[in-house]
Amino acid sequence: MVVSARMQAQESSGVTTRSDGTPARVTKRHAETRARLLDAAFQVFAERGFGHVRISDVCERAGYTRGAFYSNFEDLEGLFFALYEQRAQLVTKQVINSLREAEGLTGAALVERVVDALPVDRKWILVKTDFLLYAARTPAVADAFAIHRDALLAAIAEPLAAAANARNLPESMRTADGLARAIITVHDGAMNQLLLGSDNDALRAWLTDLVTALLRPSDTQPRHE
Amino acid sequence: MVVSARMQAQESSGVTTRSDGTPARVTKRHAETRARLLDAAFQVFAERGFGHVRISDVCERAGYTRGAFYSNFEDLEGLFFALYEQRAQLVTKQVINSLREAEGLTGAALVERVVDALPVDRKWILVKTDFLLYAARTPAVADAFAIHRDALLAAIAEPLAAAANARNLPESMRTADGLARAIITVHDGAMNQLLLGSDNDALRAWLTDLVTALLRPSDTQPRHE
DNA sequence: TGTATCGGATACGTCAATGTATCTGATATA
DNA sequence: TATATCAGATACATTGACGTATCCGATACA
Repeated sequence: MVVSARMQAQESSGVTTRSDGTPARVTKRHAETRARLLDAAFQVFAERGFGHVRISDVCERAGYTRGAFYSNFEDLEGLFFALYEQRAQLVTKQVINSLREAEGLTGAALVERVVDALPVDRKWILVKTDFLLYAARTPAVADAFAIHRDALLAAIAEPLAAAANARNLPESMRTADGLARAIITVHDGAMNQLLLGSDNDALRAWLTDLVTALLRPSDTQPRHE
Repeated sequence: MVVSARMQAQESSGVTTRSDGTPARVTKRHAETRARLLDAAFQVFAERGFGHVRISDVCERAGYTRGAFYSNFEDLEGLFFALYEQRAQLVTKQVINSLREAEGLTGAALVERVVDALPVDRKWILVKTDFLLYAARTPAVADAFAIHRDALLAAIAEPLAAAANARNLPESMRTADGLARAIITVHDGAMNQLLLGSDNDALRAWLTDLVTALLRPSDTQPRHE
């Protein structure tokens, strides 16, 4: 896969054009099987992991032959990239949605709201971690990863605006962005434990405790310089 | 690889015995090439990732042919497992060593000591994360992972004994183990950022801030029930 | 120093996954 | 409804990684 090309095109079979330049005709069935392939890929990648998945695995799961795959994607990397893009955007939208009307909250209610907004989904973490490793080894992919991370960060930062600067936190955490970054960091770390057997509820409780500890009031007065 | 068998044997070519049961003779050269293969594997796995590594990749890097590999390991999984075991034990020893005489410390000095003790090594994180995913999909391997994690946790918990319970932290963090777990969680999360380009120094600073925020004094008196 | 045994190299057969080339059935437009 | 075009199925050749079987040089012990 040529990443830079994909970064622009976003989809290997996006808008096909015929010889004279007019947009192609058939598109409905194509989009349908593409979606089915992506759904199947999500399952299979979560189960086996990138690098242990064969193209035929995805196709069989989706109920197609490899012909369908090659008609929709260039190679496995292309499918994996598209899959991540799709799910990451989905997650971001959900988080934004969950926090849409959380701006006034404070204290425990704020913590709960933020923690509830974050996804705790083992399959997604499996795929995301796999993609993280892929990105760590492929600078161009790392950029795509960073974009989604920043979008998530911005969504989380918004309701934290009031909470920032009101505690004796280290300098790097005295802004909404800093706090959001801290929460994401803590969330990422907690997800490691989800991969090793902790159940969702226990993990959420732990995550709540961690964020609570970060946001708890302190013994010094808020400084105003 | 049969994991359960490996869990006991630890090494595929550990102590070979000849027909009459007496221990085999030649062992020096064998151990040497085994070590070289493991070192090469560390590099190659960090570069390409498990699932994208061929047996021949490791052998070429180590300066051997595949014959040497099959004389030392059963398959790639076996090598990967042995590699993780080796490096994880190394890391644990280093952490234990670093924290050997940290028991009396408090406040910023304690934070600094603990953070300095934790490894911030991109290659190791790459391999470890890969292994985490492997463990997440293979219960028996998850056990091995948990063992090392617990050893690390115990090492970190020791100097935190005094710090626990003296702050208005959530219940789950009012023990040395709870605090240690929180620090490990935060460390894990911060390492994600190391994979995406943050440099070591910046990451250490961030990690220090996070641990500082967790351990900072609070506005309520320590409870004693 | 001789020699039995082992470690690592070489050579081979096997197989699974890939990518392409071609075909057929489906579908959008005229 | 007719047909041009496209999506997906089928068939094929290629590749490359694997595991084994065998060989040769090295090394520990008598």
